[in-house]
Amino acid sequence: MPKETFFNLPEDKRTIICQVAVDEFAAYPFEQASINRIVANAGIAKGSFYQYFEDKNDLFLHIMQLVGEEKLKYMSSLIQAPYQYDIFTLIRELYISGIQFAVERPQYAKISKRILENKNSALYQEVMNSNMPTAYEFFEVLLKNAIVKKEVRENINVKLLAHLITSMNAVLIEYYLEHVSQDYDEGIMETVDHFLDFLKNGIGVNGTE
Amino acid sequence: MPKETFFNLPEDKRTIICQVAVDEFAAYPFEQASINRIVANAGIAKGSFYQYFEDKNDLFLHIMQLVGEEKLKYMSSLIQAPYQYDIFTLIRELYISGIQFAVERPQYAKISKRILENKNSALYQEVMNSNMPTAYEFFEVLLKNAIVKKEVRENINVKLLAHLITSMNAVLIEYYLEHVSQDYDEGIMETVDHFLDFLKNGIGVNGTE
DNA sequence: ATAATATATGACTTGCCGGTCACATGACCA
DNA sequence: TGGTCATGTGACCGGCAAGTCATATATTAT
Repeated sequence: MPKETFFNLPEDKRTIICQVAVDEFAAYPFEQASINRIVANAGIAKGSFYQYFEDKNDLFLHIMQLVGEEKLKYMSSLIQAPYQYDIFTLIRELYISGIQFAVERPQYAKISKRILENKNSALYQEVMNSNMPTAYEFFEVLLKNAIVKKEVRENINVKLLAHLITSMNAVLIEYYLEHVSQDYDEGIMETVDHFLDFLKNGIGVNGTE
Repeated sequence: MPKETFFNLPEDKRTIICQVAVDEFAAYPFEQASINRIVANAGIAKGSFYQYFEDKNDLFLHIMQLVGEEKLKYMSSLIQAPYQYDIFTLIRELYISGIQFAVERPQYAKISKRILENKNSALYQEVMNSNMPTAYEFFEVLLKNAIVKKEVRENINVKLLAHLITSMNAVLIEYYLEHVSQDYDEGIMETVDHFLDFLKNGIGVNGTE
């Protein structure tokens, strides 16, 4: 937790510091991110930084909380009422939200991505623990429910599929940014719909198997 | 390229240096990997290291070549004659090889994984360029061919699917190591087959859509 | 105006990094 | 034996990192 001093700061100064820190952590993984660069870019003295935060760790966890909160804003309506849609529509909306987040908050998205890649490291684990139950568990419940509702066939490996659906969100975002567009546009729908078609029906010829 | 001095070294010494370097690059990303630690663990003087290699970069690229060669050993028979099987069997065999590589050469696999996560960074790009055409392009050709052979339905997004199949290899490996087993055992077949069932048929109930 | 308290500062410490270099050691040949 | 050349060595260099601290400057209460 940042020190009281940090929260006593005028809002614009606090905002600048956070903005600069976000840029730093988006550009470099934790170990390479530099407090020296952050204070230089934020225009504050190094000593001041340590009046605001315990240490580099403290700053990082604070930034991670901002990222988490922002991401939640994109998802919250979907997560809070997940059964208003059938599972495929829900996944569609979740993926679209994910891409939207990646496009509109690219720095935050970069930081998020690094966390998912480092699920085992001590620091990154602390982030995950403080956070929600994992997306993976969310999809597992969702799938089981969808099987009961006969939206999804019952002879699937639920654990594996939950894992795949979680991971493919990230894959889809990467694909979208790399091959479709840097901006949020109509292509997003097409890409997500292609993916959902695959998720529903696979790629085998009809009647096979 | 390592200097001539390195290749003049007795084989066991060369092997130790490489082994230690592999451990280092498996434990830390390039920027955090430490030449100091490597020379200490290998029991050589720092000056000696720079008799063998131009710099850290040089060592890393050499290690990457070893990793690439080793990985190729696991795949080569499949890649050289890709059309001896239908596409699903081929993907099955490729994925099994991938898991086998990850289980039997865990350090190499960790290094490989980091490369795929850093496709954009300058150094990691140099590795990719020196290497084969990407797995992604391989699967794209494969899919187009499978459509002609009517193994795969024709109304799919080939580019997207090629991307997904490539990425899901890594996802499957991660899932296998995390949830199924640390060793190579029978569970591997079951996991891969569950995945292929999904790839062929999707998860939707039959007749839906 | 004075005292007390909160905040700002940047030179400084310690530690590790990649890389260098003058010199030591050994191998081979005359 | 002495000379030449390849190899081994670790103290050393400049640079940057995280974090500290004595001191300076505001701000507030009295």
